[in-house]
Amino acid sequence: MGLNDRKMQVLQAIVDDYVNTNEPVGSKALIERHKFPVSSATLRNDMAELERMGLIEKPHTSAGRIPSDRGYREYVDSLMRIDQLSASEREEISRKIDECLDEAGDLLKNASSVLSEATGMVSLVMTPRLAESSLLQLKLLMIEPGKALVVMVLSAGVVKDKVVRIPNFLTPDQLKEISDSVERSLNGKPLDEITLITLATSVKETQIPDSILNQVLYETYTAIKQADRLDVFLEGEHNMLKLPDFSELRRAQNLLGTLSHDGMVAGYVNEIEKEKTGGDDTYMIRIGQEIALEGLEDCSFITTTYKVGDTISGNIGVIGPKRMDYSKVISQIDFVRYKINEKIKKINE
Amino acid sequence: MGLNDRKMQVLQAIVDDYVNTNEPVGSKALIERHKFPVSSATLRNDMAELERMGLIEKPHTSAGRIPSDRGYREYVDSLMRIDQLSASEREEISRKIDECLDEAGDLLKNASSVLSEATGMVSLVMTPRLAESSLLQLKLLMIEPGKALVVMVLSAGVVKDKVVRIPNFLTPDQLKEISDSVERSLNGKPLDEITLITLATSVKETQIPDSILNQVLYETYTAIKQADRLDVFLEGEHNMLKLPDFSELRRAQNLLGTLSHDGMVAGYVNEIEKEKTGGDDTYMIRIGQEIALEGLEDCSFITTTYKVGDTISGNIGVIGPKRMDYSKVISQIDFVRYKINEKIKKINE
DNA sequence: TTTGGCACTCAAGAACCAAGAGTGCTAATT
DNA sequence: AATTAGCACTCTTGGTTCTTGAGTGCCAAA
Repeated sequence: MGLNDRKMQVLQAIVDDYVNTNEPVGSKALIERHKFPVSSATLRNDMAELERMGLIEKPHTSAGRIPSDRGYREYVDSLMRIDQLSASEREEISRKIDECLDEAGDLLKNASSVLSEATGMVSLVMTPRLAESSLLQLKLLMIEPGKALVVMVLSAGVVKDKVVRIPNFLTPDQLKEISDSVERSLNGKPLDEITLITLATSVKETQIPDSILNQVLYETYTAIKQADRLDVFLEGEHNMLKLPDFSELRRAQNLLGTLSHDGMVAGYVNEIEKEKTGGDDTYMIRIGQEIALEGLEDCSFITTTYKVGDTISGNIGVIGPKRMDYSKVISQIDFVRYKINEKIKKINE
Repeated sequence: MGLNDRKMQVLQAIVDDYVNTNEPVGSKALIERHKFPVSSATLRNDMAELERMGLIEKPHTSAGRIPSDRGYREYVDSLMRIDQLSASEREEISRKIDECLDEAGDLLKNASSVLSEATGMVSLVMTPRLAESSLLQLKLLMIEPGKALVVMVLSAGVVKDKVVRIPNFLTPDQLKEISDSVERSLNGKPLDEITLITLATSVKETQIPDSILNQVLYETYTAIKQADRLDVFLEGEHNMLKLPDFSELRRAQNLLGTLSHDGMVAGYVNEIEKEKTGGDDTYMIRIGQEIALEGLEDCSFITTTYKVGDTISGNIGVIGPKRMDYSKVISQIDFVRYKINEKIKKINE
């Protein structure tokens, strides 16, 4: 059945209207708002057919129809047309993102705020998964006796560090010796291939006692492992309370309850990211029941990736009610993503 | 009027009952639940008097009484008795805090989660204000041509850093020269006394061209200024939706709307912290209208401080409905605060 | 100062009703 | 075979009315 099939036009009209008005749409309203060259009775027949196909449903007997999950799915897959943001919308977003400080952490958090504000829904930005990025530099820096700073430079210019404890009597020179030999042997290795054993073998030929060495290596190891920790910026939860879709307290409770576990959401994103088939700038769209997270049954979840350098990427997306303006939201995400990419590129030269 | 005044006992009973039941309490209920040796008519007279004093009020003519803001105030100031947490409650909190990683940022975030979970309300933990702490060490570390890491060690063992841009052709040796002379002259200075001018004068006698020097100094300066940035961990917003006090959507919206601006909340805490009269481990309690933040009119706000070293302190507290178990909440904050203090001490040796 | 008694108030819930939007189905029309 | 007009039927929504009961304030007596 083609796009020109009237039934599909009806579905599109129903989705559009329902997104706008948040009211089940009936045959009369459909005729009025869209210029279908047929009578309401005909549309009623079409709607009955669409219902039989599982694309729309009615909340109760004497109400209009609303799209089902599968209806939305059909809509985003075949019917929706994505158009550019208006100049003023782009301007607005640009301004807000540009006025933030030039640091990675801040940039992402700020971008998340901007996105949630622009969409009026919940935004999600995750720092890149660094497990596959490689270690370019590693330095151990004495801060005071017993305390050192591990500084790691990863591919794509990301810098991470952590304060660690070391034996009190270790001298800066000894520390430098360890640091240098570790760096030499780990140079270029992906983070997730570094193990405690890799580390141990890297410092074979020093004359520092094993027991001391081991403590330092262990601390270094934890620092490395911690470097690929994911940060999650989930912003705008309160926006959901303003939407009529969550005016029932129970729904709002469930939703915010799950969103408060940002680790859970991040884990879910990583999972669906693995199943992804398309390229990097395609969009993952999950609708209603398709989302395997309790409490998000009435939501849709749209994510995509932004790039840090050529190989590393993080995620950005939006969580909102199923009844959202998919096309608009996607172009908003897209523009914010574009701004992030641009800014990151500038930071890394 | 003393504590033994029956009217005060009545007030206490009303607060206790209202906190428990969330229902306006009437004279009959009062007689039943507390063994007042008088009749309900007498209590009615007392209650009328308490109302005239502005300590309680009725939602409408034919309902029982609820405490007014001033009533709660009287309660926390003179009537409330704080008792220890039970062993199992302490155990629970201890366990959850102990199982988190030993790093400052994580510790505080985790503590905030624990506190919000324990109280079932919103918890607030702020990183220490570092403006008054002093700079013990400052190092500029070459990462790659054009990029350096500024590492700062502050009093109380806090380490902060930031990646900055530097001129491409600057050599590690030149960088070290700048770094050393800056460190020498800033050593021991409180962060908030460091200005761009202080920095400029500190490197008078180098032979590096001024224009280059200025860029590096400026970047260093921004790094220093950014070091005293405040992080705010506001957790458990979703808990508020479960409380009957915020079952009206409007209230919940207002509340979460304001809480989403964590900067605003943090700013407010800093403000009231300045007005504080008592010692460090006293509690600031703000009730209802006393809180100068839109949307928190139905809340109470309890904060206190935790210590990092001898001079630096951060804030920890709870935001919940006015109708909260003040005594319990205070002991919960107190215990979490104690655990934080302890852990921080251990991290710093 | 305390108490019993009583009239009064008011929110909350139940029951009922009317209006209106929307449907499905049938029979006629193109 | 597709479309349409017409109509009976369903069900939500909102308004009105009534009842119930908890709670008060106040008066007069102890």
